[in-house]
Parts: sequence; C-alpha cells; structure tokens
Amino acid sequence: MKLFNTLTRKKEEFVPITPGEIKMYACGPTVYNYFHIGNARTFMTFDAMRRYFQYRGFKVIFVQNFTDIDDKIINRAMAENTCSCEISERYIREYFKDAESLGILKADVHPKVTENLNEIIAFIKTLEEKGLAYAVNGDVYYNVEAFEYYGKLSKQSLEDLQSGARIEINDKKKNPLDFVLWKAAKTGEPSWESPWGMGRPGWHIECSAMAKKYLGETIDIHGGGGDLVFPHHENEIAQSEGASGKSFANYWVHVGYLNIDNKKMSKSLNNFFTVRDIQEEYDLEVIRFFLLSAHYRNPVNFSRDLVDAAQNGLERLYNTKHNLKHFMDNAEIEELQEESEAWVKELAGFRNRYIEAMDDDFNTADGLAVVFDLVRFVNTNASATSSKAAIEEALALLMELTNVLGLLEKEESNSLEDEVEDLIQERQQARKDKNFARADEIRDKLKAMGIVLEDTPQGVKWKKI
RNA sequence: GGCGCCAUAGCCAAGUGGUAAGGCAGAGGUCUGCAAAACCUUUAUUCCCCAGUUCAAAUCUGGGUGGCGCCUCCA
Repeated sequence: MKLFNTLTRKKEEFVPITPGEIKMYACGPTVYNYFHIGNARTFMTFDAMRRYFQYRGFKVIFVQNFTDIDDKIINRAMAENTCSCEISERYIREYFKDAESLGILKADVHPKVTENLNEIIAFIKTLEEKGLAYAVNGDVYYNVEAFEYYGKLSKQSLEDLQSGARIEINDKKKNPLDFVLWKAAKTGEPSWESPWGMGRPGWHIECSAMAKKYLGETIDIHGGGGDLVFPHHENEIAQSEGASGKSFANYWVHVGYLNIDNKKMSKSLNNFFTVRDIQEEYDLEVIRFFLLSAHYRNPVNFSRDLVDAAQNGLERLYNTKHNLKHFMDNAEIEELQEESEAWVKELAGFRNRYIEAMDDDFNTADGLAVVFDLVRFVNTNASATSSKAAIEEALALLMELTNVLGLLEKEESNSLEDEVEDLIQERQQARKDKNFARADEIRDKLKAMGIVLEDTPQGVKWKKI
C-alpha cells in the first residue's frame, strides 16, 4: 500500500509501526459553529481511509479531537451571553448529527481539550524543562530556535518564514515565530490552574498532548486539512519531537481544499456552505460520493451543477443495487448454473482492480471507476434468469466495494402504504385492459407522490425518490 | 520575497515513459403500449504553449502562459 507523505512529498510504501495495526490521528473541528463542507471533506476522507484500512485487514485506532476551548468559542459564548461550555457542547452534538448524515463513523476516541488539561500542562512542563519553552508573565511560548528541525514539514527555513511573517509584534516573544503554549487568563474567560498561573492552553499543544495520551509518542498517520501544514502541524512536530526526541508521525496526510469558484472555502472569506445548508437540498450521501470522485489531495470545486451530476452518478449505483435485489427476489433458479458460473468467476477481477487502485495512495476516483465497470458488467450479465446464488455474489461484491467508502449503505423501506399498493394494482389491471390513459394517469400521480414505477418482465418495480 | 500545488473532451475526473479509465450531459439505436431502468453505438489522432531528452512523452527536463494555496484564525 502506498501513501503520499507530506514530510517527504513523495508516495511511500506504507509500513505501520506494529504490523497489522494503524494508529491514526486527525485534527478535528473547533466547535463554535456547524462545520462547513470544506471541513466535511477532511473528516469524510479520514473516515473513508479508516474504513479502507480496516477492509485491508488492519486494526485501526483512530483519534479525532474536538477543540472545545478557543477564542472563537469564547467570543460566541459572550455574544450569546452564555458559557463557552454550552457553545462547545452544542456544536459537538451538532457535529455528530452532521457527521452521521455524511456517513462518517465515530472515531475510537474523540478527546476534548477541557478533559485533558493535566496532560497538556505536563507536556508544557516537559518542554520547559528541555529548554524548548519559556514563560513570560503567565504566558508560555515555544522557542522555535531551540528546535533544530523547525520547518521540516513545511520545507521552510526559519529565515524564510520570518521574512514573510505577517504576525503582530509581540515583545514577549524571543522570535516572532514562537507560538503560545499557554495563555495567561484574561478576566471573564474560562481558565485553569497551572504552574504559570491561571490560564488556558494554546491551540497547537492540545494535539501533541492528546495524540501522545491516546496513541503514544510515535503514531503511524497524522492528518488534517492542507491548511494545517503550517503552522499547526509544524508546531505539533516541534512540540512532540522536541519533547520525546522521537519521530511523532511517520506519515503526514493532508487533504486538498474544497473551493468555491476556484477559491478556497474558508471561514475567513465567508464563502462557505455548512453541511446543514446543503442538507436542505441534497441527501448528504451525494456529497460524499461527489467528494470521493476526486483524489483526496486534489482541490475540488463545489457547485450545484457538479453536485447534480454526482447525484445522477450515485443514482446509477443505487439502480444497480435495486435491480440486483429485484432479480434476487424473482430468481427461479437457486443454485449456481453453468451460464452464471462463467461470469461469476470474473467478479473477483473487479475486486482486484479496485484494491490495486485504492492501495495506490487511496485513489478513490480510480476505485469508483472500477465500481462503475463492475456495474456495467453486472447489468449486462445478471438478469432474472440468472441463478439466485450468482446474483447474490454480484450484489455482495457491489456492496463490499461501495460500503468500504461509506456508500450505498442506506436500506430503503420495502413497504408501501395500502393506498399506493391499491393504485399499483389498479394500474396493472388498467394495463391488462389496455386502458393506458388510466395507467399513465396513475403512474403520474404516484410520481407526484415521490414513487417511480418501472414495468419489468417480473412485474412492477418501484422506488422512492 | 520564500515554499508549494494545479492545467486532460461540453462539464467533472483518473492516468506520471509504451501509444488517452470512469462518471455526468448530448446524439442515435435496442427493449417497452408509452415510459423508466438497462444495454449497444457515438463525443479528445490528443492531454495550456514552446523547446529539449528518448526508439517512444499527457507523463521526464528547461522556459513561458494562466489559475490557486501556505507563510495570519481556518479542515
């Protein structure tokens, strides 16, 4: 299996620390609002990667944090005249709702900053003892000049970074690039006791502390959105490797941006759509499919037209699933027969091609292309006259390859209201009587109710839209 | 100024040295009472431009052009 590593800017053969096991950490959201679909892309990508690793037989331990103490949360709390805990708790709840709609499974651990203060403080103390951090009036800063590898992830030297620095002058810092590990409390803000006085942690330290607590000093994969490379992940490396003297993460994985009109969707540009917004118009599985149809490292543009196209593509997949189920329900031959045996043998080839594509740096676009090839193959070969065993195998493979990506998991209800059943019956009779006007009338009526009818040699097939 | 990414059909998008996957949309056809779904055929002698390396380049090298990102909170 190959994975692109930001640290080396190359695709590398993936070798876990412990054979068969993957320790994975992804930076989660700061919970002060619903998350936008740019965030969604990152969360969904790591969810899909995790599922794929599991599919390939790895035991995966996946940690994704919540940043539940931060300026933005505090500001929002003040604006709403409430405590920051109320804001963060609310948006953590909302995170899980949106995540579920997107088919994102819960991580093994979702640690919160506020529940890991001891670990964070201990971590900062270690850095201080090692001469990598210094306290000034209740603040504690990381001394970037004391860490010789600072810049190794972003491939920038300290000098280069400084020349382009746009950060504000702060006389407390020895170097403008020094970043805060602990902030002295301001009045009215939540704060915790520490050796440096009351205060709260800086943003970067939390991930170092929590990754260490839940996964150990060296982890296999650390990921996040591309905008975290610098400074967040660079700072995490400085903290974690400075403290342990060991490699922090062997593979750094970064997800490309989601763009609007070719511009990065970001909170600061205010050009974002929240997942909540989109959900009003689309089933979020469409978004998942849309995002998966491009390689995770490439930028993706977001527009209604593109999502509409994705919706049609996903529908093709669902149609095949439903057609196969329909055939299965109507199959007359149970056991595998010679005619089916021939094409069932070819099925495994699609799995192999799929794995080959996905093993190459998680190429979901290529993987989905294989799924579509399978769909054509199955649509061509499987029919109601195939044996049930054969159709079952085809359906199982389709489900296997799509479920890995979190697609086609929805099971639709197979019951209809009596009124609808009656109408379908009436239409069948009308068709028998060649009263096509009445038949079409009923079909239109049902369509208006969201039920689409298909006449097949095995009877009427319907689906809800 | 430093570091980096991207450019493939009407649209989206794989492919990173061996002669252009897949999806959407469009056109024609098969099936159907008509549809729907599905299937078949069709849509890039060519991969932003120029030069070079090579038996061979969308893929490698150099130079352009255009777009984007990080260096400030952001997934």
